[in-house]
Amino acid sequence: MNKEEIKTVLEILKKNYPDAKSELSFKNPFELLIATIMAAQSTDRQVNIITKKLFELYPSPEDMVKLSEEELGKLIKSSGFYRNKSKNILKACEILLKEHQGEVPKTREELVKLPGVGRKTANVVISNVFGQDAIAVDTHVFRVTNRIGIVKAKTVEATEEELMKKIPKDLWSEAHHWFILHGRRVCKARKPLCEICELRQYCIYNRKLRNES
DNA sequence: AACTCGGGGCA
DNA sequence: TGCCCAGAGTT
Repeated sequence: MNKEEIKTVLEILKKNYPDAKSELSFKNPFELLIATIMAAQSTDRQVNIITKKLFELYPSPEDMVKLSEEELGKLIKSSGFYRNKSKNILKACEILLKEHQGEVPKTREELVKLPGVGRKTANVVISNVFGQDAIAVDTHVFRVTNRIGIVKAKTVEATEEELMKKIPKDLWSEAHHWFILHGRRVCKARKPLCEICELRQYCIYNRKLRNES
């Protein structure tokens, strides 16, 4: 897909998802880290509801480590996978205190060492609160961008690199949410709704479908 | 590569 | 009701 087509695709997405932005607008690194760990296989909205209360009561790793797994699990239950997450979050808090003076590390290499933190979560943190160049690629971003043909990549890492080259930097954050929303509502994993998709005429995947029929 | 974790969203 | 999932870790 050439530059002009990508530009057109991004314009269509912008038009269709005008208010696409994360509900997790934490500027505090610790809060963003914990909220993002919780966001795995959950929704920003759900995590936003939980964390409002949670961070009032436990605003720092010092406060949060005082919780037991059971107590934290209860508080974050509605984000799903709460046993894993509460265990990981408490362990991560311990590591922050022991090895990082209670601060959130600023590199992806250090972040992914924390339990519950993978490449996607690390990228969210370094790009949103540490001003580093990174695009968080989740399952939707990976599927949609590859399916449409904005990128051709076999791995998440390669997808990140290509996206950073092909999407203007000032659109990275918005585009992330465009792809997610489009992936959920239209460009679904199992049965994509190509017949109602406004990207149809630019989409590599749909071109193949049309050629086959 | 295939599994597990889980309550919530949505048809 | 039943299906699917805004990741990460383990085997």
